[in-house]
Amino acid sequence: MNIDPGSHVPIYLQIADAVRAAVAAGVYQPGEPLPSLRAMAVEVHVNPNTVQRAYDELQQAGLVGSQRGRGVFVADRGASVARLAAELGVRRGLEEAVRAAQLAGMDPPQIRDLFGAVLERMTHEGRQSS
Amino acid sequence: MNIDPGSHVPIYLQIADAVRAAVAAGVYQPGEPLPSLRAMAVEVHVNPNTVQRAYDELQQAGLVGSQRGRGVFVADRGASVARLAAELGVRRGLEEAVRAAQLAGMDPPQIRDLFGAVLERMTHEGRQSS
Amino acid sequence: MNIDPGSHVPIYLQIADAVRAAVAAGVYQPGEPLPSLRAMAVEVHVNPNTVQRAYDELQQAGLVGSQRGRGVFVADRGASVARLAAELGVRRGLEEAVRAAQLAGMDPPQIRDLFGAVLERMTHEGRQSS
Amino acid sequence: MNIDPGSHVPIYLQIADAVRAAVAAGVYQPGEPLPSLRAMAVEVHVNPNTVQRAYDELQQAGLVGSQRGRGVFVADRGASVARLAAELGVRRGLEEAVRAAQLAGMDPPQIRDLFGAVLERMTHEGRQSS
DNA sequence: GTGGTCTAGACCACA
DNA sequence: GTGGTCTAGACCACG
Repeated sequence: MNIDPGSHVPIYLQIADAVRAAVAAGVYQPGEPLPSLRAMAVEVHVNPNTVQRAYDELQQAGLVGSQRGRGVFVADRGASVARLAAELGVRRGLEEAVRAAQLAGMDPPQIRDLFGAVLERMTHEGRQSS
Repeated sequence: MNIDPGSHVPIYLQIADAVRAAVAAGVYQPGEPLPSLRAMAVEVHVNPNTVQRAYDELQQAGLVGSQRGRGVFVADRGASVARLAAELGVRRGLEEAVRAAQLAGMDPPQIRDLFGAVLERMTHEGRQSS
Repeated sequence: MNIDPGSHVPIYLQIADAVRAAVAAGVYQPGEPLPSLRAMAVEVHVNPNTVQRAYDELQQAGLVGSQRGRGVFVADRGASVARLAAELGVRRGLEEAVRAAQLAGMDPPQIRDLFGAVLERMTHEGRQSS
Repeated sequence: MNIDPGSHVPIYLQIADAVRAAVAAGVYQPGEPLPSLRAMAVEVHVNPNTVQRAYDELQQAGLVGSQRGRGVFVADRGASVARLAAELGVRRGLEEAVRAAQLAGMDPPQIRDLFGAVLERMTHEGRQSS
């Protein structure tokens, strides 16, 4: 759960993305509770309101449900929703990258090589920094 | 030179990115002038100040140089700078995508498949909308 | 924080220089916030946009980092960056002066005398107006 | 006569400064003509209007005088005027540098060291690039 | 409250 | 004509 306060992407979205990834990865199982607002706020050194907004985001996406006075829980379909959303996000990122490369005049072979190189480097020994 | 005023990415950055890509692709050659602030402003239906901020961005990157009273010109090393910046941007986008996929629990084979599918679809018979 | 609106050097650069000097001198410590855009704007009797441009300048130099909704903070390495930048600026000014003197045909001894005289007058019992 | 079109200092001032330095150094003697507008314009790759403005500057300073249809000539007192102006310019540059150093929190000894180092490097073997 | 973007319009210096 | 600066004021997203 690494948050970068200096990033251009809003903190609440960073939190939401991180939780979404965690649910997709099975860290939080359907039916399990997410950390409380306060706990999460302390963990990422952030205002509880910001965590609230992140949880709202997830709830709106149908990934979690909140129960008054008890907390927020991963929805039954939460895992699949998270996985779909994650794949969609990755796909969009890739499409953006390809489009940027094309606009800059890179040839398809160049683009393929670049993709291959990045994949090679990041998945070969699978040191996926959390 | 397509600008989306409703995008979450600032207009001035969209302009800067578009010009950078154009320089990388050889549309504007080193020594040649970019469209004047006012001309570009008219072209993209935007305030001249916004265009100037975009040009400022490019100037700080060493891609262009401005001469008061004359215009903004592509720097001698502008083309190579633009190509490097473009490749760096694409590379970063890819790395972000891979990292997101890994965080979401996707296996290397899954990631490779996804990358391959996107590449296939977007570069086959490459109709790269300009 | 003295700003001269009639100077040939842009206000936003005067502000940036003043803040840079303040950081170099330890007035603002790493981790501490700069005055808010609006507060600084009031202080120097200038439009907030002008202050923001000054802060942008400092941010690009890696001297400060801005966090939307929170403020602008001196970067961890901000103090050293500021000191380096300050020394570089002074050095460049000196080199320019020497070069100008040489082009005007002044002999090394003359130049040394002139340097010594200025130094003497300005650093003896240094009443360095802040 | 090196002109930098990308500098923040106006070309006409760069030309005026260069000519002033040349007069101070005795390259152009009192009574001698300066290069014609067109000749100078060709030499520095600049619009004749720009050279005109530079010459106007010098004339206003009493450094040269223009004679209708004959050209501009170094004034009798031109050499001394140029030397005074040059020294004044250098002195001001030095004072600015000292003030900047003081604002950045440098101690007098540090400033003296810096001055000494720059002087040492630039005047020791006196390779004063023209 | 904070910073960030954009506009409209003014004025300036320069070539 | 060009680029550069500044203002006033609006609107937005974020914390």
